[in-house]
Amino acid sequence: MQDKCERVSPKHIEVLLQKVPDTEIIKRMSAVFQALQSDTRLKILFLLRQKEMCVCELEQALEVTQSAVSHGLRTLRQLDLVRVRREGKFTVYYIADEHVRMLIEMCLEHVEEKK
Amino acid sequence: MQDKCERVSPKHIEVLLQKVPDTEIIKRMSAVFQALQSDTRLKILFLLRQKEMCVCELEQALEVTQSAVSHGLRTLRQLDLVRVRREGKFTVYYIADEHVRMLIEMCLEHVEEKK
DNA sequence: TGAATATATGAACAACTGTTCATATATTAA
DNA sequence: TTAATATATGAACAGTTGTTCATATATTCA
Repeated sequence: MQDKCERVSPKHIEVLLQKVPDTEIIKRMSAVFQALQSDTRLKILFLLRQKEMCVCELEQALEVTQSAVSHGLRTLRQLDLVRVRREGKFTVYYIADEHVRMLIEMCLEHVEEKK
Repeated sequence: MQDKCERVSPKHIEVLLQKVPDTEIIKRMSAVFQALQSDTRLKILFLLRQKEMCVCELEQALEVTQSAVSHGLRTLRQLDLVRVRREGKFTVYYIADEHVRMLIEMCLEHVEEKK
């Protein structure tokens, strides 16, 4: 490749780049998508979408160890995709907000659209 | 952990599980989120969101090799997150549909909300 | 108190990912 | 044709991730 192809207008590219969020934001977005990229964590969200649940309920529903569920929940929690409430000896998790519901919904619609 | 904690109602869990999309769909969703999880690919989408662009324009805008851009675009293309059009010797890429725009928008709003 | 239950976390290892390098293919123009 | 430009792709390597295992912490109840 050359330095610049015929189509490139450095000035125009400059303008477009200004509208790309800065690195900090991009990093956080990719962390969020990263969290949504695991089968186990996605299934957790599909369950929590219906009803808040404690760790052992999730453990029963999914077929992974308690440790795996707990690690998964931590990842989701750290990105504020799920939130926590203590309830006696149980720790109840629930979907954080509407953005999270929409993210899942949009992605589901996207993949269901094809075939 | 025990086999079942006090909160667990196997019958209820069964019902909740029926509303979790099947493995095939979950796999495709996690592939989509996986594709959205890279800085480079996210930046590509933020650029394409403003205007369709050819590979060398993207290469100029981002600071990575042509190969990296091309690999990234392939990933996005395979999941139908971007689409392609030939234009003479150029290959023009553009955002596939509104789902993709919404996915990015929801995630951006989510991360901008915090601090 | 102590035992049982519920959850969290660090370590470790296999599996996966993104980038670059080298090279191949495709298109245009001379 | 040939040269130049534009894009795609396979290989390979460093870095990252998800799981399990072992163990620690927290809460309840006897």
